[in-house]
Amino acid sequence: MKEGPDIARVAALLGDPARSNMLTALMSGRALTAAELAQEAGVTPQTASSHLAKLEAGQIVIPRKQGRHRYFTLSGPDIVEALEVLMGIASRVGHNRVRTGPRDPALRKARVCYDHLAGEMGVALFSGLEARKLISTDHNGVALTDAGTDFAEAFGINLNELRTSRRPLCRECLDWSARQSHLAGSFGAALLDRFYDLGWAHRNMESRVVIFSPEGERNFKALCDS
Amino acid sequence: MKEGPDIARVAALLGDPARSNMLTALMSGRALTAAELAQEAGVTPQTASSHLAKLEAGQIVIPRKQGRHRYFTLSGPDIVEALEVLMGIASRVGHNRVRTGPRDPALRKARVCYDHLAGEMGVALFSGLEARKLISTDHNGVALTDAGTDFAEAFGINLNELRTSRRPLCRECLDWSARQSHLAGSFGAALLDRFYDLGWAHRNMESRVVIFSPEGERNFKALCDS
DNA sequence: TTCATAGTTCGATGTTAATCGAAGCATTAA
DNA sequence: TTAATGCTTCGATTAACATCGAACTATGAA
Repeated sequence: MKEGPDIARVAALLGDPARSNMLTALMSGRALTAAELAQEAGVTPQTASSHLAKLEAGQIVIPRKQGRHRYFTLSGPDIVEALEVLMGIASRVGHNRVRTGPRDPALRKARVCYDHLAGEMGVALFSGLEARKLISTDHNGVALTDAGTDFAEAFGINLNELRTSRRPLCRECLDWSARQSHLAGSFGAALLDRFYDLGWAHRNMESRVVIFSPEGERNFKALCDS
Repeated sequence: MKEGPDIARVAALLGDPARSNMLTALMSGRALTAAELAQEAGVTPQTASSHLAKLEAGQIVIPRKQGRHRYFTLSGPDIVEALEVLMGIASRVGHNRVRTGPRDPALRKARVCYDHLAGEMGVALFSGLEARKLISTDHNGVALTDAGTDFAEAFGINLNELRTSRRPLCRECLDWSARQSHLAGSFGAALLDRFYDLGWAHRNMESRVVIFSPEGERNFKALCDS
């Protein structure tokens, strides 16, 4: 046995698909509950609990108890750094886990990331809302501004209803295709729902692609630019 | 299955002790043969071959055939970066794999890191050379200054000979025990060789410890401080 | 109290993969 | 050619671990 830091032990902790999904979900800096992380990883709560125990023992994440929830955060910025470097390597060597057409242009343009909009249009939405000062970002995460609150109500989104859920209103989500942030959280999901309701877009079941109608895309652009 | 770069696949490749030993051995920038890597990892040639095939398939290392040897190198600087970040995390959270005297003072003071000096004296050498402006560090890495070139020649190091190798002259190497940089690269190796030749120090075979004689240590201190 | 939710522990199952002995190629030297 | 070296492939064994159903604990709500 050699001396030195045990790289393998840390890397092995990041080397399981379920755990790496959890950790990338935590990259936004927001604390997430065990159940949320289980859903992100696509495993049952029991399995997630086992993984989280390992990550906790390895000091990759730190838990914080609050009521009957356990919120997890990454144990430090070095973890984010590691994940980012590994992402870079993975995309350099072409290790993507996309099955259905990795270079599918429609997928890159607009797709569903669980329940919110991702892809180029997702990134455009995020930066558009930020430029219009409807959302603000700082080290705590993303938040809806006062102007953003007014906008949401005018756009037909019932914020009070969203606030009843434990889920955060706004969350940043790193976009793998554009390498920038797009908007997640219940507000992000509500926006996409509203796009559907207004007839701006509809989902292509069979895939994650979101298809915008011509006038829908015009309206969307106006929303981002104005 | 989620979209995005497959972190887990890359991390899993780094997450095996045998493989991580091989990869850290390659961090020096030197190409090593399969047999050498097997010895570094402490496994049989068959096992090493299996690991190297995996690393090659994952594009973590690239092989180069030469005669009846196969030389391996890391596939890019991003791999080194990843290993260094993981090293930092591992030592932060106290994951060390030291069995034989983790706090062996001699080992912490001065030891061989492949072919150059590491430990407290290695770090002192690095910061001493930097303070004397014999080496300079910036975001591109470490480089020998003009004054450093003069110093090297005066110290009895043939730089022209070193430059013929593909190996970088100066490289930073993160020291796990001191958590600071020490000097690697062919110049770092040449310096240690020169310490041996001058009788300042000798290696304790059996271990990685480097033992300085009293006057050798005095001279070394003068070299770092003046 | 009773009920529901969040999370964990236990136990069983199935899969993956690390390991090495033995044999097989490939290259070099005599 | 024969012999030796470097490395790989094959096959079998073993150990680790990810997964989930079922049961259990803890907190909060009615």
